[in-house]
Amino acid sequence: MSQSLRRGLDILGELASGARTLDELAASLGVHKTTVLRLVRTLEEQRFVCRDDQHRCHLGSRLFHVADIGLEQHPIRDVAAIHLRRLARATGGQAVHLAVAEQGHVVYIDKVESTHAVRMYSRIGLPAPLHCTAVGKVLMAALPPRRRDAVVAGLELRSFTPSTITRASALRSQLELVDERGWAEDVAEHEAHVHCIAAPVHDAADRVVAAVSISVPELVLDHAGVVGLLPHLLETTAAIDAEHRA
Amino acid sequence: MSQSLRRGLDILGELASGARTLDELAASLGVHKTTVLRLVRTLEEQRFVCRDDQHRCHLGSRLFHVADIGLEQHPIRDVAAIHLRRLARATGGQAVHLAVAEQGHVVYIDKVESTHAVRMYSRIGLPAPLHCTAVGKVLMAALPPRRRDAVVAGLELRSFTPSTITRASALRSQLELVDERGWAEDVAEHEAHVHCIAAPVHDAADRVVAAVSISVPELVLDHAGVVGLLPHLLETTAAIDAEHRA
DNA sequence: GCGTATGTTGCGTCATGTGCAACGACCATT
DNA sequence: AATGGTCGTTGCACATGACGCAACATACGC
Repeated sequence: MSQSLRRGLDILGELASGARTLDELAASLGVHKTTVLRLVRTLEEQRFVCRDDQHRCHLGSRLFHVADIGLEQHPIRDVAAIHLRRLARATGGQAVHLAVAEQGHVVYIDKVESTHAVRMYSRIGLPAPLHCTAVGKVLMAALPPRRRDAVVAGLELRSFTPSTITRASALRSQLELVDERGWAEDVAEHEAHVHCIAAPVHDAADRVVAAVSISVPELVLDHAGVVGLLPHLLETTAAIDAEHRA
Repeated sequence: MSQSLRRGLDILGELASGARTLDELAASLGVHKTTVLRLVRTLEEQRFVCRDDQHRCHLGSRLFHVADIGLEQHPIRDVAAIHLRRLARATGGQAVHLAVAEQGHVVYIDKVESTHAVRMYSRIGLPAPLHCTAVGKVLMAALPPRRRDAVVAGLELRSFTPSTITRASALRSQLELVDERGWAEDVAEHEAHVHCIAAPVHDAADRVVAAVSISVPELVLDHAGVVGLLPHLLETTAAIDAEHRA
């Protein structure tokens, strides 16, 4: 809708992958240098971009500030942080994620890096599919049946690995199961050789607002081993829920 | 310069402090609802903003993603992270910061929270003055004499506490000392009752690109106690430098 | 059922953002 | 020191696209 705002955001996206000169930005946005200059200047005034001695553009401090403050705004994140870290320790340094749903995707809003050499690729703010992640299944399972089916119907069910569930009916019945038993798993359905389990986190009104997951490479633990971590996971989500209600 | 980009960024800034309705945004930006709607839609398309069921606006995942990626771009941050955490542990859970200079200010790009009850107010991305922070002094001291004096001359030297240095000559001579001995202190010059020490971090070309600081409330350690942590600090910056050169 | 608060759409106006072309600053090479 | 090249910056004229208004739509409270 708003062209210059859009382009400004494109610049931020571009700068996320490293410093750029004006010309480079102009090229990647497909606009004239002059236009980029003006946008950059506005971004710079607001400190969303800063330029070094050589006039190269970097992301500016205000962006980081806004993101930092904004993340802590997520009321769940604040409460959950300490529990996530404890969970990571209790499970011997596995990767732990906190995720919420946003516009048909899962978005990670906090993570604790695995201490193992093999790491997953995940980032705060990175969207992931709903249908092939444990957190996605938990979040979908929590929806009232009608909306859940509507959401499933709207998904692309893209296949990421041989085990990805691509049939809507199979996904629907798995979500029912997830809803009943209160946790979900992802058996290398998103990333090959990575297994996850996830469980929901509730707000004061008992609605599911987020999910916590543990992700483990096959090399570290087999499937049974991952499911064996379930008590730790459920203990963690219960602790977050409890603190959340208080 | 660019009005709509500016307003879009204002919206992000506004949303950093919590969810807003369209009308609230319109009021705080001083523009018509329609205008806000269009800007928000653009922001939403790019996932810098997301709206919930009640149409309230929140910061969106793309913003977090860009910030997350961008922070890890800072080559120093990546290398330093583990050393900062070790420093925090070695000093008994003091607050540790990593900062760089940006446009006449210090900006924190990473931090480890203190484990003590008394905490400082600091945030990633938050700018702080150069003249009354230990990190600021380190970063200024590293400049070639002429530029250093120019920067000092351009500072406001605002007083934050009774101990804030407000005379340019005093600051200049202190910076010389800092340059010689390789570390700086802040004796409650920025925040009352908080003492800091800081030391520089160098890049592969041996230029100072960042500074690491330890901040301690008076209640926890007196001035001598803080200076007593110096060996830990210098060990940390030396370790970062070494890894950085490798 | 009406009234209010809030989000959304269509439209005419003109401010704003745009590309072009020329200028300037800086660096490297000779 | 002179030259060519790269990159950032400025002035200007044009028309796009952003703006506010007013009317419509929807949801909630009484």
